[in-house]
Amino acid sequence: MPSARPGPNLSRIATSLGVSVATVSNALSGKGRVSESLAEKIREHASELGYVPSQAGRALRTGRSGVLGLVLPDIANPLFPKLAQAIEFAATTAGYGVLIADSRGDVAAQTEAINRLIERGVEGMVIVPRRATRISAASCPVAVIDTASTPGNTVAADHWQGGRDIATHLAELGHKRILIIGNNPESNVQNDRAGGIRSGLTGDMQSTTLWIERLERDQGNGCSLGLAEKVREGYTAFAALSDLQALRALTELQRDGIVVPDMASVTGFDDLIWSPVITPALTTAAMDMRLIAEIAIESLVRTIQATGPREGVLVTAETDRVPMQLIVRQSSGPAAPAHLTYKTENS
Amino acid sequence: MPSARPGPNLSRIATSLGVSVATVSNALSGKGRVSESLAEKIREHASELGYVPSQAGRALRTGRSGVLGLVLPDIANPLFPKLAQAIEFAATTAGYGVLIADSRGDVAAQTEAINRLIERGVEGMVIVPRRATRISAASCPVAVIDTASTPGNTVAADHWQGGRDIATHLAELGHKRILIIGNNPESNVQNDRAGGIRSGLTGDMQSTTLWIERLERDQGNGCSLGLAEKVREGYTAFAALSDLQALRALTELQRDGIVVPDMASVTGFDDLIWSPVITPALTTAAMDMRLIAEIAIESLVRTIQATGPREGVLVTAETDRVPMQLIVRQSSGPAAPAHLTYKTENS
DNA sequence: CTGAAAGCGCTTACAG
DNA sequence: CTGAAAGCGCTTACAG
Repeated sequence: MPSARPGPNLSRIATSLGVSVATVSNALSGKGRVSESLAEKIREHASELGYVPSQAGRALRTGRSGVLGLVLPDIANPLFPKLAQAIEFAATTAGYGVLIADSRGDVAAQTEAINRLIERGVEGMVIVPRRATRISAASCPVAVIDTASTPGNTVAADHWQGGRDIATHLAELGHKRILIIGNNPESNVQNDRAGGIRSGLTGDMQSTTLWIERLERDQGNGCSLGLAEKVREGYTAFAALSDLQALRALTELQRDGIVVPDMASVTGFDDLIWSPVITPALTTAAMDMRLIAEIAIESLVRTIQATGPREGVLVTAETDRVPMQLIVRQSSGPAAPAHLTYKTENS
Repeated sequence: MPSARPGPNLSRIATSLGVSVATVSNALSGKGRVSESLAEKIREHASELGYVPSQAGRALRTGRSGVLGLVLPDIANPLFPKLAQAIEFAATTAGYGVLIADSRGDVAAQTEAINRLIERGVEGMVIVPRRATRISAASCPVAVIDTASTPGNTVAADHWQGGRDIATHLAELGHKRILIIGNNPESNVQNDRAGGIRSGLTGDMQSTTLWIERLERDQGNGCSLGLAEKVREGYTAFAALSDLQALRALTELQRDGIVVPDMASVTGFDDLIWSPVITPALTTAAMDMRLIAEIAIESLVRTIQATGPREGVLVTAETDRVPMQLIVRQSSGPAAPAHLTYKTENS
């Protein structure tokens, strides 16, 4: 005997009202050709009984689970909270639930995570791939959020343009020598951002790039980045490719007696939760997570409806590149021309 | 006509092998009284066909969805990544999927989030309640992660003991005047931590508590905490109730020329992702998220199995208080007695 | 406008 | 050891 579901079901409502289940179903879904008075009575009775429709029954009948999957490369990623929140909101708005899966570690774990989601019957999924990983289509529609330069990408922030905005901002502050600080030279996102920065430098500016991962391989984890020395060499701006690196740079500079922003500027990317809170607050280029999530989910849902839930397709979106927004919180720099004024956040 | 599910089902496997669906089901689930040779043949054929069992069918029949819910007070919370990762891992290990819900904002939103999960058929859920919110039992088993002093709590880190460890550590470094920095005086977690700190001070130490939320109400967002002045007043240790506040304190001190840890110590809680990365790295008391998640999920699953999925119960655990671990990264302080040595992380 | 009936895919007593 | 059958709760053509 199947375990009883405690709550009332359609049939209970039907018999208790002396009508058929079909009519109850129609009334509740609003699709039906049911007289308004009966429909009203049914709705009332249903809510009185605390009726909650069974997803299982519905899913079995319609073939749609009403659930999407979210696969993260590494859930501990500081960007994750905003992304997950945005995805959850967009999905809920579209009437879907969100099942999470952490593809921590290697590519194998990612594949496993994807399979788990498939087994749970997701109709489609959003994947933020591991660095430089290619998604081999799963057996359901897949939306990929990465960089525009990732093949098969569905939607992404315009990291390149974000980098360009950073460079323009630094140029206006009068900086000449920029140190770009990245973590991983293999990351598509970081490369796009760095490329954008370089492309936005004016003729009299120059940049060098420091990859922390390489440095740490040589000198050990948590080693000094040697930024104070860079200041002595003439660098006045430190453009990190993520706020996490920017924070590391900022605290190291301050520890070594470099006053920010008076002696050097520090910029980041992503507008992580603490970026506005530290002193001085970080100038940063932020993704519009809400919009990105909306586009990803909307395209995903459209594809699901067009192709059916169980076909493996890489989803494409009309807009695949969402502009990044520069948030200026350090509005002066070592060489800021006095006549320039900037829009800052807290004023 | 119900929309066809593309993949093979039990019946397809059965007919193609000339056996009954019951036998296939039994063979695949391993429960059956099926001869090993037949079972092996069936398993082989199933995997050949790429058979993926239908959760919907199973759920409808058994009354269990195989899914748990995770309700977060504010998904953008910096603690969330570690928690979600730990929960996802524990749930996956227990054979469950995890549906997320963000109860951003008010209590009403929290209730709504809970209802959404119920509608999706979760068998139980883990809730991290909003500050000082009481969970009125939903119509399924609920495990609550908060403070031990929260009524109806299932499992929590021992925030009080964490605070005590921080105090002991500061005492050993020779600090006499401690400024405790919190965000919200209404938070159970923060109050437990602060209480622990105070309880761990020795007779010749004294502490004052600064609540940022109150300060900002008076002076505006992003206002200075005035910590440099506190240093001049004789405070040498700043014990923040979360790494986020610790970071704010650290950067403000550094900006104002206070060298950390030579002139003042800064400690935090939670070991957030950037805590080891900044300069100087933060001394902090960390929760064992893995263990907390494990206990929460295990107790939840046990309760589900005991009471059935659709009963509203507040889950209790055998161990409801998990010790916090002190991670010492600033091993010296302004007044550190030379003869003391500390275990530090990077050495 | 309303109802009887079929069937989505699965599991589980029960009979053989 | 294997199979026939019932039924979980729902939706949807179809008939009335």
